Amino acid sequence: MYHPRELYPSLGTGYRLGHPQPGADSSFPPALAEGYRYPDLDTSKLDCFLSGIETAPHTLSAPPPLPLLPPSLGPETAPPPPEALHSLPGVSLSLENQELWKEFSAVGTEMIITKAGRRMFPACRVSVTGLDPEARYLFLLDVVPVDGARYRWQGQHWEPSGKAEPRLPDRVYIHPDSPATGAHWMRQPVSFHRVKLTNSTLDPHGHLILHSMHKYQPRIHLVRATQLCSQHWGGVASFRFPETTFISVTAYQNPRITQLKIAANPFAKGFRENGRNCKRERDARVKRKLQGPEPVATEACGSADTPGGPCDSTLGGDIRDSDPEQAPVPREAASTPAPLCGGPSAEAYLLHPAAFHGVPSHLPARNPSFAEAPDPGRPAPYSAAFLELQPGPGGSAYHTAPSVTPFAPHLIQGGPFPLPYPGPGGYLDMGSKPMY
DNA sequence: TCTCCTAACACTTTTGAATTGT
DNA sequence: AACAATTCAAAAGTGTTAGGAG
Repeated sequence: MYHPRELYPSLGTGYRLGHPQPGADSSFPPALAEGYRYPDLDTSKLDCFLSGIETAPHTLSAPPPLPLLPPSLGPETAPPPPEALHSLPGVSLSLENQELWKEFSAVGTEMIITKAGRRMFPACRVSVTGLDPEARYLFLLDVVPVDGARYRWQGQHWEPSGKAEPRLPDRVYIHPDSPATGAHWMRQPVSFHRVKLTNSTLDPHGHLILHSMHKYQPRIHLVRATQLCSQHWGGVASFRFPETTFISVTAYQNPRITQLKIAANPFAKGFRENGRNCKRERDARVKRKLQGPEPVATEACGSADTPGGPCDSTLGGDIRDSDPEQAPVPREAASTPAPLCGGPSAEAYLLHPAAFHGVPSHLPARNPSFAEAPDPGRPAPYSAAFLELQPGPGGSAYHTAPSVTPFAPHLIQGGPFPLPYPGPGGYLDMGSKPMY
């Protein structure tokens, strides 16, 4: 069976988004449809990657703008129901590890971002229903700022501390199984645990770039793919879950979050109370170091097999044993936009999903002077095809920031596309144990 | 002085190749 | 010979911490 990962093991999975053009409109008039085309794009270059996705493509109807994010989604506010942009009627998404997310959200989720890129924990893991089993879809994830503020930790709580930094180029992470059939996606939950966040604006690996001390929210997009590089696609559905809002940090600020992470993340097992890397044991090690060589390894911290935090229960079975009572989160009623000839392409959506959703006007404008990092190590054959996305709909803050540096459309997850996949077995690999 | 960031560290889990058994 | 199960080492993912930059 066709799969880009098999055909191109070195391909990347995340797609950098192109800058929009200034002057975006908040509606989405049919006249703008042409704006989503890329006159200078040699689409045939991409056909090798996503060709033959759907034999009978049909023109996408114009999707309505994504409802605006609330200005604040802190733990103190009651989370509104997930909202979705929809031109895929009947399709719904539910957050599989919702309870875990809620635990973190109640405290105020923080996500570490590092120069090298750090995974999200908890990761976004969703199950999808209502897809056409035969059709092919792309699963995407991006992270957008929630508001226009920078935050600081005040010992007990987070509070706004000035204006947000200028927005960075949007990047989208494409699930490595994409494109896959609806049956494939519905077979088991879809995990985005390999997504990495970075604070390096020159990140060459294609990780999602965030500012530290800012509030963000992940979004998941489902694109019915026809041909990625044509102007035809089969529709799009975008979802967000209020409990997945987080503040990006370079070091944890809230000790309660640290404890939750240690308790829930298997990789942090060593820091649990009974782990060999727990504080007590670390202190003891330091003491012994100062006093002299260690005679014998100690079991002071107890067995490592002692049951740990919530994440233990997700190891090797969380996906399969997902709680059946976690019914799909209700979403907004699917809208049926009027047909639109020459509508936006799947490619355009990949390049700039925000343009299809609209972006809250209170969000900071993208930094117009931001220069995209070159990718010295990856002069991919596609790198020459630089594109600029035409303005999207939806009162986007983008339109206030003129595009200076266009992005290569294939700069997926940084650097010219293609880039390495995270490796076999990721995400929907039935053969590997899901971590989260 | 304070806030934020970085890199090194020790620990854990994951992954895949090699080996062994059926 | 083919397949499955097991073993093992390397790679990758964790939070902690000391030190540095602004």
